[in-house]
Amino acid sequence: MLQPENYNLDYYHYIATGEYNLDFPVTKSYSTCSFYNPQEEEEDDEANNIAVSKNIIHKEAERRRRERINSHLNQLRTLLPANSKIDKASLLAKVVQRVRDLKEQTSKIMQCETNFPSENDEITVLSNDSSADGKLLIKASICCEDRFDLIPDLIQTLKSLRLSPMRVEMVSLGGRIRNVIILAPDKDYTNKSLLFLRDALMSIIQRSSSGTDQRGKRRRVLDQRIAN
Amino acid sequence: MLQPENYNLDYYHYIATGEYNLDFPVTKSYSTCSFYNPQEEEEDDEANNIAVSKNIIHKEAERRRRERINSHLNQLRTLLPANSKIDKASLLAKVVQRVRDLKEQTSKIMQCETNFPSENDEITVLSNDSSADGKLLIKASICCEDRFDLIPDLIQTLKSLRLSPMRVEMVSLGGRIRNVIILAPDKDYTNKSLLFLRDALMSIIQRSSSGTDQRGKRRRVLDQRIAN
DNA sequence: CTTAACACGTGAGCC
DNA sequence: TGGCTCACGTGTTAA
Repeated sequence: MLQPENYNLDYYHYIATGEYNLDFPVTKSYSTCSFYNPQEEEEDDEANNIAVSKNIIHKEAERRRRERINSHLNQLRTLLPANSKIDKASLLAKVVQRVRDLKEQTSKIMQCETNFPSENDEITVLSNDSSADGKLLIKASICCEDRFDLIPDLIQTLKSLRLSPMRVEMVSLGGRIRNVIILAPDKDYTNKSLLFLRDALMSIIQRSSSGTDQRGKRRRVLDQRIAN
Repeated sequence: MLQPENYNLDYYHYIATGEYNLDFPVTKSYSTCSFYNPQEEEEDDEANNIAVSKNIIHKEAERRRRERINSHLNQLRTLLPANSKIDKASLLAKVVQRVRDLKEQTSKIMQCETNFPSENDEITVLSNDSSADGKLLIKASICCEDRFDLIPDLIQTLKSLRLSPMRVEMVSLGGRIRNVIILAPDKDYTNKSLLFLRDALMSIIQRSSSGTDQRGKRRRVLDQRIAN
């Protein structure tokens, strides 16, 4: 069956499944009232019945609407870091932030695919932040002047931060180098680890750029390392 | 200032900024009632005043709460593809889906960073789907047996789908090849383009695997292409 | 006229 | 106790 573009799947699903189970029978609900007047009943009966049942339908519809909204809110709760007991407004604020972050992240990942080292020093540190599912990964990219002890320096830094490299990609060109490293953090990982890592990489870059500038030699050094 | 773990930023922000500007003065609101009894007023005055002002405070607090929730919902509306006039439930359903998609996407991107060709034929097609911001990109990865005319085949396929390669990464090993291609689609791009692309890549793989199996030769072919 | 969606004010419950 | 969140039923509005 074809559906219009803005077709409200959510709502029509509800109707389609026919979940119209009222919590109490409509007719009974009025007759169990103990203070009604028998004379009034006859004249008001049909009018009242219509009004009452309309109200009940309305009431139930509204209840279902609330249920739908809340069920989605609860789904969102499970998609966010822990805190399942958080109020609606704050939950939505977090969701907004999360959608923004994820969007930025994917485009960042896409962008930094250009693996050739650039002329400018660059650092990128980002994680997939897979809050719920356990497989947290960090992607670190550093682009700088190449030098003898850059790799040992990098290894030492990562070791001290308790980050295990899962995969390392090195591309060097004209005396400059770009390292892209996928890291698996230790269990004592916190959000600050990313900042520490970033700082550590910054200081590595500074150590590189403060050295002597002999491009020819560096290139030869690189070839030597590849040969090993 | 340190804060407890479940600290409700959203709510306390509200308090902190002191946004308690009621729309009308509390004291006036009672005195403008035209049907009060002067004798009752004295005895009921303070009790009524308290009750009324409590109700007003409650009412206003609830109004602010609704405003906060709705403002976040509106922010979410702007983060999703177009449709700014969509009901709350469907909006939230879309948000749930979007968060799930984005999470899956980032982890997928992370995973397929292993660029060495694998033993199994593989196809990955995914886009950053940057709905609001215009820069839509598609990342396609194909891993299969190498052959003479694979690249021309690929180029022809992409051209017919009106997809422009922004960056191509080729890694070959042992007669097998992996191509990772970042593509910029034409303006007449639809969600089905991804499926078309996927099918097209599948048929390319089938053409590869149906050929003769001479690994030695393929490796030489590969070396030849690199030399050019 | 129906039907859904929404905003509103209120009672209840929770620190 | 107050201050806040939440669920609820209702009146209103738009398709």
